Amino acid sequence: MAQAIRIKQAPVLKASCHQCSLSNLCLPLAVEENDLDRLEDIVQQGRIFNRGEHIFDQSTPFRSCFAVRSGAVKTSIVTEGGEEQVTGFFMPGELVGLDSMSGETYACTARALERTSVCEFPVDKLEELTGKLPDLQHHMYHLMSQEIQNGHQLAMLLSKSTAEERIAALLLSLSSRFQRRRMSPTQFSLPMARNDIANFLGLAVETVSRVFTRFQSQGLIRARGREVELLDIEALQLAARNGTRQGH
Amino acid sequence: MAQAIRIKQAPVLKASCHQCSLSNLCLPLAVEENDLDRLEDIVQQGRIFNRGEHIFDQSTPFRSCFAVRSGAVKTSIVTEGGEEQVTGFFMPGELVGLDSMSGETYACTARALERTSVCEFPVDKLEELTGKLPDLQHHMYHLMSQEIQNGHQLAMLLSKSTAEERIAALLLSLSSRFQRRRMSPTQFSLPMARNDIANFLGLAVETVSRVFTRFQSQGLIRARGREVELLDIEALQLAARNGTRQGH
DNA sequence: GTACGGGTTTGATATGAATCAATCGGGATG
DNA sequence: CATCCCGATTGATTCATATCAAACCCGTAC
Repeated sequence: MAQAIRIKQAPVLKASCHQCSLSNLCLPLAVEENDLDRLEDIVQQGRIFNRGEHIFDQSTPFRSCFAVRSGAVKTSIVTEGGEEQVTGFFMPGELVGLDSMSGETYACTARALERTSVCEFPVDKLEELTGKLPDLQHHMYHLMSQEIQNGHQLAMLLSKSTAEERIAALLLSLSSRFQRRRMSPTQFSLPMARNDIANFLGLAVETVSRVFTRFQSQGLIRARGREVELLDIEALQLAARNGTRQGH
Repeated sequence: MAQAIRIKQAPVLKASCHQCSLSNLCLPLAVEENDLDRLEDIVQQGRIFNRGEHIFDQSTPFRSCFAVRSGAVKTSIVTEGGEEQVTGFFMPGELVGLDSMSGETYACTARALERTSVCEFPVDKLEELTGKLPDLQHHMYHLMSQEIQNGHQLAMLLSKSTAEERIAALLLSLSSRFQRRRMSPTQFSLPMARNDIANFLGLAVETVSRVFTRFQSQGLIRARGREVELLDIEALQLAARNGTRQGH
């Protein structure tokens, strides 16, 4: 089924980085108009995944990075012990799989959180191309470095902050990512379940729920299920910084 | 003073990736014997930093990555709030500064934890060179990807684990990194203070101290100050996995 | 319509680690 | 040798959040 769709759509969407509305966020951002064709030559566009479907699986052979076109993706790792840790959420324009470029197999599993379309970049071809296009290479370094910083940011959040701070920070992060796409930064629907948020932020689901209602009663947000409205961004930013625990 | 040493030693150590004992861990790892000269052309070797000295500072112009030759380095970020978060420890053969390749300025501050010697790789030249040497480019991707994974690993540790697990995991990580350098994996001296460990792992200093003594009384380690001996690696590995909190 | 089930919320309790406070140890300094 | 100082340790108390348990909501199926 998904197979059928993919086959039908692939040729249609083939060469369209030129028209893609995300070209100013995604890999094309770094590429000259002239060289864009070369990027289009290696990319497979328009693969669709339904909610819950795996885009790739941890420990299977690493072949490609994926750019999110629409929808949302979550990545997670399972330990030897069988516990799962959500390592990230990826929104349109963002590149998934950079953490796997150091091994023969994917370092994590990527799942579609909702109906999601992605563009696939086979790494061998991508590496070849970045060797020829210095700007693209630079952009890859940029993206990977950014990802490292995201990790540090997350570590910081996890090691220093209270539940309220963590959730405030997540909401603000999502907000700014929606804004980059010219969507409302104050009103959006969360692509992930409370469970995913809890796991990602190192909290219990119950705690996430409680903080949401607390924020709501304080007038910071309005939330019904996954639908969220940020009512007082200032206060949220304050909440995201107000480290009560720790901090010598 | 350090300045004087640097100037004197630079010419002496100039072209010696060939002889460097860390060449199988560091950037030269990816480079053909023939091309090693080109790497040596761009590297500035032999810069020495005393304990506590800054190798680079957060928010200053980003120019170079640094490979640790001897000693140890800690990187940390300071938030707007002024709190510090230790983001990593770097041992000989490891590359510092990869998280800064996405901006014009260093994303963190790097300090020498003890008397430390580093090799400096100016990024502009490094990028130029990786454009010409596909293997080196691949290795850079590899290293950065590794760094992303380290981040995920840390996030996992911070979000899921108890104090004992975190410390066991850190000890084991250090152990294996010493082993890579053909040093004893069971007996070494910690390059960092308890304070740094606590900050890095998101714990209070007192907790770190308590866990050390608890491990000692359980016969897992022997520790006096920074001198540590791992007595029961098996048990430590178990302790690093035994997530008691969380984990559905 | 009613029944089911997953995700979410709310409540009561237990606990690991932070915090506060004091002591200890050991290297540097006079 | 005595003093100082800073990092490390130990103890007592507090607190945020995990955990356990139950109710709730809403879409889907029957």
